[in-house]
Amino acid sequence: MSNAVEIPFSTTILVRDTCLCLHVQRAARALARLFDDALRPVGLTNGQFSLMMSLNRPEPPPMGPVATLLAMDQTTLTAALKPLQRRGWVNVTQNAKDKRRRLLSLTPEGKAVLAAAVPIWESTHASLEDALPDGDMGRLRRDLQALA
Amino acid sequence: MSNAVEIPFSTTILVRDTCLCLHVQRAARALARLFDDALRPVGLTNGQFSLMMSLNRPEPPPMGPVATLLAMDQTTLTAALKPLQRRGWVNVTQNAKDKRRRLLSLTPEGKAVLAAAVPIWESTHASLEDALPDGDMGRLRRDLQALA
DNA sequence: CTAATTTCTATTGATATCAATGTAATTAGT
DNA sequence: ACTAATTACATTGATATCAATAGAAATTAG
Repeated sequence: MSNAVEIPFSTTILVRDTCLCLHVQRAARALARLFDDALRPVGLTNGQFSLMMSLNRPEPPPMGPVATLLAMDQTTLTAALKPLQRRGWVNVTQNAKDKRRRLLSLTPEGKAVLAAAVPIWESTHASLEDALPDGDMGRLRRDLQALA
Repeated sequence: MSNAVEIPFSTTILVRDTCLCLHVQRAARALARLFDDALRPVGLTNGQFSLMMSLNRPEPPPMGPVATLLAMDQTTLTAALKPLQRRGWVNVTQNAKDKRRRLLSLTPEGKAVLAAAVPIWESTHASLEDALPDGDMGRLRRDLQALA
């Protein structure tokens, strides 16, 4: 027989107030909503914007490095590409030199959508800087980078 | 006819390096994996741990305030509760005084699972503090809170 | 005291996320 | 060259996330 287990309420308060994972997930959801709302007129989510922006390179990258850059699982990237391919914004082609690799590139339509999104990103991000104490933005980014 | 649109590569670099939303999503994914891995032995994800911990209260809370605390959509909370109910770790009952409301509470089994998870959380979180420069943890939390 | 409004939650459909697993292509070891 | 190990990616199944919508219960306006 197992005794009844009681976690002290003080432990709950401690976790609630100090858990960095919780705080980051909370902020991630809030920021996702903020950018999703702002980008909705051009038909992009925050994640799609970041992904497509990371594909705007002189040379089309393969999937692995893109997944690493975004700190996401490779299978997540595979799934995330599908709606973008379906809309004709991203092309996925095979690398002739190494047939395991896929090369990811933006279509002209994809570039147009992304270009329309840039000013939205700029204004949204600017409003975000106002929400943080002066100078915290840079340090915040460095701290976040230390976690990823 | 539409001209070809070219977003300067420098813009891509700027967004990649400065976008707070991207940085937070990256950190959120990395921390989620870290805690998911650590909590796997007790059968919890980071989100389930945070949710269940937020239910460890003297009085069972309704859904609205819990969703607000976690900064998540109410429909997300409804979905997140389902696997926990199915496993018999969380009870969802009706409030007799206001039949619209559901009261969320942990079962004894749920409390036992949560109790087993607490030491895992403690050690994982401690290792996390080592990854950050001294004193950054508190300020990081405050900055994140300003965003949510 | 009824009707309109507000509050609280559930359902549906789409995308996001990851673990586990499988497969094809390349590389390394012999 | 042949086999073993590695690399790069896809598929499946489960959970997470939110918008849009709908429903029921409670509150408020009149």
